[in-house]
Amino acid sequence: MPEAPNVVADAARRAREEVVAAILGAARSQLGEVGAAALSLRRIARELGMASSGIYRYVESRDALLTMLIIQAYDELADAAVAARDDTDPARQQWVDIAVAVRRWGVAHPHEWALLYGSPVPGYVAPEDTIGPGTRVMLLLLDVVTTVAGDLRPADGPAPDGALDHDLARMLEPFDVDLPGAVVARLLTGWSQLFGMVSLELFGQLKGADVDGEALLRHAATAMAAHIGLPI
Amino acid sequence: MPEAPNVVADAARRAREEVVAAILGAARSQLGEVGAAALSLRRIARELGMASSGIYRYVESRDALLTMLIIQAYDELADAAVAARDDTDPARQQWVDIAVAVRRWGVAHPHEWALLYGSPVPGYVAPEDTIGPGTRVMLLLLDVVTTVAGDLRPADGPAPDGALDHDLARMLEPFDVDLPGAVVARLLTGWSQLFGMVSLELFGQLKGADVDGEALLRHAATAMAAHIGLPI
DNA sequence: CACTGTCAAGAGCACCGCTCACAACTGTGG
DNA sequence: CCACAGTTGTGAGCGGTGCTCTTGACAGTG
Repeated sequence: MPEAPNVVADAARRAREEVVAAILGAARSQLGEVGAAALSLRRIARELGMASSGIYRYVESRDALLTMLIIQAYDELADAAVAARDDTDPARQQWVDIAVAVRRWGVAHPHEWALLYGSPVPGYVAPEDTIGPGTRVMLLLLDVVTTVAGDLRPADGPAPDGALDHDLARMLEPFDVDLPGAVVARLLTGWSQLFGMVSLELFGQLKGADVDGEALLRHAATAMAAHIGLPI
Repeated sequence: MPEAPNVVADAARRAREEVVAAILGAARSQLGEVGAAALSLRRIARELGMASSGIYRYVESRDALLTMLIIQAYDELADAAVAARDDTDPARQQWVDIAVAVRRWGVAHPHEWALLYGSPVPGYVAPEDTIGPGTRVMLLLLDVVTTVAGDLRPADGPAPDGALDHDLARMLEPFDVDLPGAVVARLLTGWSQLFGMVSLELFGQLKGADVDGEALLRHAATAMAAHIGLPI
C-alpha cells in the first residue's frame, strides 16, 4: 500500500532511473559506433566511471539492455514514420511518404536498423515486449490502407488461392479490420519490399550499383501504392 | 619456377587442404547450430583435437573463415536457384521457381541466410571475393528477364524519372545487357521483395501471422513476374 | 651433418559476460 | 539509541573469446 508519498524513496527511484538513462545513452552511442554485437557492458561501465560489476545493479544482463535498445529504436522508427504521414494527403502519397521516412531513418541509424531487422543476435530471443513497438510501422501502413478501403482500386494481378486468401484475411482479425486477402497480400508484399530495399542498401548488397537509394525507393513505393490501389 | 612435380610437397599440400576442409566442415556445422556470431575458432580446434593456436596455421583469422563460409553459402544458394530454373519453361514460371528455391534454401539454412543477408558482422568487411558469388542470384534473375527482353509486356505503372532512369540503365553496363530503366527498377524491386520476404520470415518478423510462407512468396513472386512483364 | 622449412603446442595478453563476497551508506522498527 | 534490512559501489574471480609469440619436434635438402 504505497499510500503516503515517500519523498525519499521517490528521489531514490528518480536517481536510479537517471543512472539507467545514462547507461542507455552510453549504450546507444556505442551502438552507433561499433554496432550491436560489439556492444560491451564493461566498456559502458568504464565510460560511466563505475566498476564493471556495478552495471548489473541497473541492467539485468546484456540481453536485457539490447531489448531496451530495440524497443527504443522501434519506437523511434515508428515515430518518424508517423510524423511523415499527413492523413489529409492522398493515400498514395501517404504510403510513399512513410516509405521514404522509414528509409531515411534507416540510413541515419544503420546500426539500429541492423539491430531491428538484421540477423538475430545469437542466443538472444526477442521478448514479448518488442512485438508491440515492432509492429507499429506495419500497422501504420495498414491504417493507410484501411482508411481508404472503400476506394481501393487495385491494379490487375493474380488472386491468392483459397487457402492463402483465407489465412491472409484471418491475419488481421486481432486488429479488427476486414480486408480482402488480395489486399493483405499486397500490403505484406509492400512492407517486404520496403524493408528489403532498405536492408539491401544498408547491408551493402547494392554496393556496386551507384544509384540514388531514395529515388529508387520512392519509385518502387509509388508503384506498390498504385498496385495496392490506393487512391491518388 | 615450380617445374619438377614435387611429389612430397604435393602430398603435403594435399594434407594441408584436407585439414582446411575439416576446419571448414566443423565451422559449417557450428554455423548451423549456434550461428555466425557465436562461431568460435577455439571450439573448432577443440572439436578437431588440435591446440587452439594450431588453427591459425590453416586459417588466417576468424574473419577469413567467415569469408570462406560466406562464399560457400552464396554458391550453394545460387546453385539451388540455378537448379530450380528450367529455361525451357515460360519466363514467368522461371521467375517463380527461382524465388521459391531461394526461399526454400533460406528456410533450410537460416543461419547461412543470416550470414549472407543479415546484419554485417561488426568489424568485418566483406572482401572483394564475395561480391562475385554474391551477385549470382541477382544475375540469374536478370538473365530470365534479358532472354525474353523482346517479349516483355510490363504492367502499367509509373516510369522512373530522368535521373533515376539514367542511373538504372547504366547499372547493367558492366554486364553488357541493355534494358530500359523501368525494367531494371522492377528487377531490383523484385529482388528486394524476394529477399525481404524471406528475411522477414526467417528473422521472425512475421512470427505472429501464421500464414504459409511459401504460398505467400509464390503469390508475390507471381505478381512481380507479371508486373515486370515476363511472358506467360 | 647442418640448414631450412613446416607444424603442433603451450603460455600469455587483453578483452568479454557474469557472479560473489564484502564494505559503505542509507532509512526504519524496536 | 541501536540493531536491522535494503540498496549501492567495489574488487576479485571464473570461464570464455581472438590472437600472438616462443619453443620444441620433425621432415626434406644442400
